[in-house]
Amino acid sequence: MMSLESVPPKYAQLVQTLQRRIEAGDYPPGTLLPSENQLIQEFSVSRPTVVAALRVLREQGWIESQQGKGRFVRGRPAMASVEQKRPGQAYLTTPENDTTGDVVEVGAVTAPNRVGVLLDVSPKSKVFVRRRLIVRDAEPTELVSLWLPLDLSGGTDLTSGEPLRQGLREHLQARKGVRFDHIVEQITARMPSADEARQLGMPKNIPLLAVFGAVRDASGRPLAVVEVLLPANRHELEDAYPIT
Amino acid sequence: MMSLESVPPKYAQLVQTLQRRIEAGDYPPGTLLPSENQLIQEFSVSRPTVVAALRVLREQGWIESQQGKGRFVRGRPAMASVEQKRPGQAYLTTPENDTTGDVVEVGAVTAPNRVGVLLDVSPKSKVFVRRRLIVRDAEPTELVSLWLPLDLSGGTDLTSGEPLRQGLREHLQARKGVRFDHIVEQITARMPSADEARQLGMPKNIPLLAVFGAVRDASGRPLAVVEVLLPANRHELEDAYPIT
DNA sequence: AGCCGACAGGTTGTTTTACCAAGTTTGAGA
DNA sequence: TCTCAAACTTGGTAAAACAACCTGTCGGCT
Repeated sequence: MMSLESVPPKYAQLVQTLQRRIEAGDYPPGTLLPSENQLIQEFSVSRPTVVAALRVLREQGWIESQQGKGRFVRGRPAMASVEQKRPGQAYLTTPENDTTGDVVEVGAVTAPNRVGVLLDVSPKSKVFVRRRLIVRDAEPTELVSLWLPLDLSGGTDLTSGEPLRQGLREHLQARKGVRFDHIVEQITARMPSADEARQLGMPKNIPLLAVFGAVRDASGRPLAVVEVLLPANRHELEDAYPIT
Repeated sequence: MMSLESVPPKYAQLVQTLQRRIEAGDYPPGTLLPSENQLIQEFSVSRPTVVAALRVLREQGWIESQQGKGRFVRGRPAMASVEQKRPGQAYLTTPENDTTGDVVEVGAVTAPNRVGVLLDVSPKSKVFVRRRLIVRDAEPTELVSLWLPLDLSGGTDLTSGEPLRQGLREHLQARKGVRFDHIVEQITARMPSADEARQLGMPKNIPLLAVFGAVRDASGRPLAVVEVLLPANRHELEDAYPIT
């Protein structure tokens, strides 16, 4: 008889144990990790299990291995401590209830130049747009626009001015059977229009960070475009990536 | 006797073969990949070898696996086709010979506020700065600044106004024994100063994209800061990332 | 004495064989 | 029609062997 609650596989347990020891200082950075044979003896597991655990640690950046010498401790990967604040991504998964804001525009318009290119539709054709003004701490902070091809906006709850209870990702995935895969992001800066400056409550003489996120499926077909407008005096974008 | 040129391991060869078949349309997206046993028979390898190859393909996004059903073809990951144009990264590896540009400032100055924070030095302390104006197609396009703590700038060739023959990364790694690991990037927008507008040959009424890249080692210790200033009318940043 | 090569013993990398567990589908039989 | 067992799939563990690589030591040679 097996226990009903699922236990994590052995190699995953080993990963956790070694991570804890590195963080606790038992294996200081720069030193050699115990060899495979030593780990096999200490934990009473087979070599493939040890190797699987060490492979995970290497791919996550905790250690680096050198054939013939051993595995060197690098320490907790600093990458992991930098939270990924990709703008635009949050608006695809978070239900609109979680952020306060008003829908300021909903309907079909002729696609702006850049949006048309990102959605891969013919120039001057109509697309669906849904624009929201995000409010934080009782102050307007971001202007978020969602563009969709017309064939993806039909039959959804997006055409109403009500906030969505579901995340946008689940909504489209359930209604239309499309699967979001990745985002191609373009970042530019420009001066705000008079309308934008008024809506965002910002001076007209400071620039705007404009983030365009083209949402695609695994084959690269564009599904949607998210535009996020951030007043540059109150927001900046942060990201982290390894050096290749 | 063995051949002297090293052959790639079997599982890597299998990865390449399957990638080519997916791209050629032999395994169309959405369909099931041949099962492990079928691949074992066709290629006359053992199961762990097949599993190792399929694991690589899954981690790279070519396929996705589902226990009990099989492995589904997703197609060439569109992520890979988007070239990663991380600003700042190029200036760390490319020799300065490859880009035309003049060194416009070299020396020790009091650290600007943001740079001091990123380098983790006490406020108002001195840091080394090396500023270059990049020229493309006979026009100034980018203003790149490199900040270093004083203890890292001593004994290097950076203090001269001559362009470096080596990449900055190799230069510091050889001279100082530090290892670049990752970059934490901040992106903001602001109006150019009169000096910057003049040097970049841009109008004073369009904004500037400012990218700050804090270079760190594996433990998170800051090693350098790269600032890239881009006129927003001529440049934008592009990036791609998967949806989690 | 000093230098250099061979060799032994350690390490990780790759491949094979074998078995069991867990999830899904299918079809035979009640 | 419904149930359930069999036959598929992928996921995980164990044991063994060989190859490639590094680092010492122990020679012999200059």
